[in-house]
Amino acid sequence: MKNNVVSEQPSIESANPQKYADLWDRPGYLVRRLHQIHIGLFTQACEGLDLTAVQFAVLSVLCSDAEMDQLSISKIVGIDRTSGADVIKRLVNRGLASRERSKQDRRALIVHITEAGRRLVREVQPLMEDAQDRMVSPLTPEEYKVFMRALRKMIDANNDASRAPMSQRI
Amino acid sequence: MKNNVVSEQPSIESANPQKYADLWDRPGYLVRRLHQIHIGLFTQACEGLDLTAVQFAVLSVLCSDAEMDQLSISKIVGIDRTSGADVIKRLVNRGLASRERSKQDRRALIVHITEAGRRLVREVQPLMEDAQDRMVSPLTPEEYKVFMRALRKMIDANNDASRAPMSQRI
DNA sequence: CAACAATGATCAGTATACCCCTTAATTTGC
DNA sequence: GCAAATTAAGGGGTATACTGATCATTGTTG
Repeated sequence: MKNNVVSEQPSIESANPQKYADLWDRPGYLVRRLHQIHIGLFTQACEGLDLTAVQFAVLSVLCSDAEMDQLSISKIVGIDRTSGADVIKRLVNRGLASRERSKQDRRALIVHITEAGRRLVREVQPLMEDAQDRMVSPLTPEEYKVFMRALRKMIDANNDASRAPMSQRI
Repeated sequence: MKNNVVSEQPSIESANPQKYADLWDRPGYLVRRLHQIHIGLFTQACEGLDLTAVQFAVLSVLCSDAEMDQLSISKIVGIDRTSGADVIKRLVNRGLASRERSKQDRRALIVHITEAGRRLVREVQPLMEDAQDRMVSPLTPEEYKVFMRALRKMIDANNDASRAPMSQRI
């Protein structure tokens, strides 16, 4: 299977009936694989710390110290509202974050990062960078540039295709 | 929102302390997000058919009619063996696939696609292609080429990073 | 050939990631 | 000002995706 892994592909425009015939020709499939690989690299890098990539993303966002409820955080991180609530609940249970009712809007739960959470973020930051670096290490600088631009273009154009559209930068 | 989403990025090599500071600068996050978007596009395209992208991938592989057990299928599709067994069980329950003990190796379960499964694959194939096309539609042909090559390079180089301490190849 | 290692499957458990529905609080429209 | 629509959470449910353990079968080796 690996012999033609990195091979020329038919053009997007081609009406080739064999388009996407092979799993390795399907961008969606490759994206899923690469996502799994990134999770694996991150988990490996954080061995023993019992922290997932999404949990770290939430903690990273919380570091900005903006007044945010669960829904805002979920939107920024780009996950579903209920997934976000689950993640935050685990962070709170581990003492990495805290929650309290907003006084302006008594429906909303405002989330804050704790000192323990901040310490963990500082510890994990370089490990996260290692995982990112390792994933993109096979790329040339030029390929990296195009790859990142392509990701942003696709996400931007299809942002509302899933329930959890990723919102503005933090 | 769109103003600086697609912007110039610092080089891979730079020792910039702000590297990966923003979620939109982290390739791992963008890959996770794009994966979710692809799932969303596929689900949308298959509205009412109650079939997930991974289930379709497994059925696609089964269409080759090779004699495969659950583990081989999981490896080809790139999922964990337990996830694979779960997916296959659902396919069998829906009458899209069938399982039987191998006579050569009585531990192994050989999986076959049924006629109903084949019909569903034929029906879903163009919908899957639509979802793929829609995802990559913002890319120029050149960007698409580089994007696919980059994905394959990264997956190829880190292929054993996803299921960390398992047997894999040794 | 018997100890041993490796393999395929399964089960139990955790974490995302989504769905639908409900409840409670707030905002909007008339 | 009040009914209607919207919004933030939460509960219940499903599907991936993985870890770790166990069990049965097969392969290997001393």
